[in-house]
Amino acid sequence: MNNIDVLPLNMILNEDCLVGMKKIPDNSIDLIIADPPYNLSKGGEWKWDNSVKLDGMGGNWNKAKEDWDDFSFDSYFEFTNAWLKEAKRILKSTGSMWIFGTYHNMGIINVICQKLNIEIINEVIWYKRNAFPNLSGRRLTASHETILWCNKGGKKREYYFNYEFSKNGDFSSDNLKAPGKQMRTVWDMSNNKSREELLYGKHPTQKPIKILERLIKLSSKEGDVMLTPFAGSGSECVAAKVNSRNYIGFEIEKEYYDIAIERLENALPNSNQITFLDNVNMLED
Amino acid sequence: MNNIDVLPLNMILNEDCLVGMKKIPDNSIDLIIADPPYNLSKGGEWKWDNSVKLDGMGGNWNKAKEDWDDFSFDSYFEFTNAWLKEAKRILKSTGSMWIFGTYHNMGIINVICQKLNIEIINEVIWYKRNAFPNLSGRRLTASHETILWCNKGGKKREYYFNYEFSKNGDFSSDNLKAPGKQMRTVWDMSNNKSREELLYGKHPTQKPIKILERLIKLSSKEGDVMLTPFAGSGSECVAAKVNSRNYIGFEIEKEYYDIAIERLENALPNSNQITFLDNVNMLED
DNA sequence: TATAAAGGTGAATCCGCAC
DNA sequence: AGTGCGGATTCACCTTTAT
Repeated sequence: MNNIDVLPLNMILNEDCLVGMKKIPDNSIDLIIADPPYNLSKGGEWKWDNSVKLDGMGGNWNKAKEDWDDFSFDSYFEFTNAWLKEAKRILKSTGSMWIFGTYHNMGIINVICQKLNIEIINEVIWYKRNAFPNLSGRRLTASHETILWCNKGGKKREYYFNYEFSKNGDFSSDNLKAPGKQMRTVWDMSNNKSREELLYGKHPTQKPIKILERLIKLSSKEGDVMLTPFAGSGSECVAAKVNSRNYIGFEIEKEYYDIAIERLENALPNSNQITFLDNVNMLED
Repeated sequence: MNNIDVLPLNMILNEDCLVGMKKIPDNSIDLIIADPPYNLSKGGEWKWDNSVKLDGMGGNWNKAKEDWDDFSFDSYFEFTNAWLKEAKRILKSTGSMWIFGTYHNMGIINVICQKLNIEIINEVIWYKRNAFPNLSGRRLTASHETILWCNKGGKKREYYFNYEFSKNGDFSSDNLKAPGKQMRTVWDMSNNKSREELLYGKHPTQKPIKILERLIKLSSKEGDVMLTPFAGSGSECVAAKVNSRNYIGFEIEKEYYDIAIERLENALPNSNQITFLDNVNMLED
C-alpha cells in the first residue's frame, strides 16, 4: 500500500482487525500491542478439519488433536499467520510489537513470528503474584503470562528502546527489579486493577494499565502511533492516551467496543499534551 | 514394540537418542527429562532447504528465515517431531516428561507437543536470579528458561504428581515459593553449581542438580526409571542416581559421554537404596 | 483513628458416582 | 462405555471485629 491513505486516528473501530489493518499504510505504525484471542466463542468460523495434512512441517504428524478449545489448531495457525503478516507490513522498521499469550497459543505465535521473519527481541514473563489458586491439586498454580517483544526484522535493527527508563524508571512494586539495574525478562506485577479499570472490567483478559504503560514507555515516544488489533475493553488505548501516544484500535465485539469508547471518553491524557491529536486523520510518512 | 526386550539400566549409551530410544519398549519409562540442542555444530545434517513449502500450515509463508542458528528451522521441526514421537511412545501413561528450552526452540517444541497430542500440564519458568547482564543495552537481560511439563495425553490423566512435596517441601532458597502454599509456575533459582558440578562442568547448557531434583521429586517415585535423551555431561542421571531413581541416558558426543560416565562413577546414591539397581537389565512391564 | 487479626466468600477444575 | 451432576479443593481478597 503505497498511495497516500487516510485513517481516523485516536479511535477504536468496531470491525475485524484484518479488515481494519488492511486500511493502514505500510511502515506507518510505531507500536503494536496485541492480545490475540484463543478462546473464541462456540459456533465461530474456526473448525477443526481432520483432512488437513501438515506434510510440509515435518511430514509425519499424528492424528488431529480433538479438543483444542472450540476451534481448530490449524485454523488458529492460519488466523495467527494472517494478522501477524499484516502487523509486520504496517509496522515501521523503528517500531516494536508486543504480543500477550500463554502456552496454549504462544507456541503458534512464536513459530509464525520466526516463519515471517519477525524478530523476537525478548520473551518477557509476567509473573502474577496474586494468581488464582489451583483447586485440583493435580498441577502447579498457573501464575504467569508470556509477552513476546518483537521488531519488524530485517538486516539492521532500528527499533527504539528506552534503556534509561528500563534501568532507572520507578518499578518499586516489582520485587524482581533492582533499582538502577538493567530490567530483566521476568516482571513481578500483581493483576490488580484500579477503580477505573474495575468499573469497565468486563473483558476476560483485560490487562492492567500499569503493565501496558511499561510496554509503551519502554518502546515508544510521545506522539507515536500505537495500534492494538484486539482492543477488547480498550486498556491499551487508554494507556496510550494517558501517556500522550496516539492510538488506533479494532474490536469486533460490539459489547467491548462500546465499553472501550466510554472508557476513552473519560480517560484523561497526562499533562504533556502537545503531541496528542484528537480524531484527526493520519497521513502516510 | 511389544516383544520382551532388554536394555541396560543405569547406563549412558554413547549413541544418538533416536537410535537409543528405538530400543526401549512402549509404555516403559516413568520420567523423561530432555534438554534438546538447538545450536547444533556446523556441517551437521540439518540444512536449510529453501524449496520446502509449508503449504499445510496456513499456506502463505514468507521466505525462509536465513540465520536460524546453523541449521534450518524446518529441519529442526523434523528433528523435534522425531524425538518427541519416540518419547511419547516409550512414556508410561502414569509418567511425565520435562523439556527445557528458550524462546528460540520452545515455540517449535510446544507446537509439536500439541500436534502429537502430548498434553502440556504446566509451562514452568525458571527465573535465574544470577543471570549474566546484557552488555548491549538494546534489550532486556535474558534471565529465564522455559520448562514444559507434559504427560502422555489421552482421555484420562494418570500422571503422578507429588502435591504434598510441591506444597510443603523445602524451597527456602526460592523467593517466589511461599512455605505451605501451592507451588507456582515461576521458580526462582540461581544457576550456581556445586563443586562436584563445576568439576565436570564442560557442557554449555549444563543444568544445576537442584532443579533436576525438583523435577524428579515432583513427578516420580523411588525406583522409577528416568530417561534423558540428550544426556550431555550427565546431570539428569546424577540427580536420578542420588535420588534413588533408575536412569537411562543417551549422548552422542564422546567428550560429554566420557564426562558423564566419570561423574556417575563418583556419584553416590542417597541412603534409600532398596529400589536402586545397578547395571541390570530391564524387562518390559 | 490506625493497624492487626479473624472470618467469610468465591473462583475453576477434577473426580467419583449414579444412570 | 458415555453423560451429567455434585462434592471437594485452595487461597486472595474483602468485610468484620479486636487491639
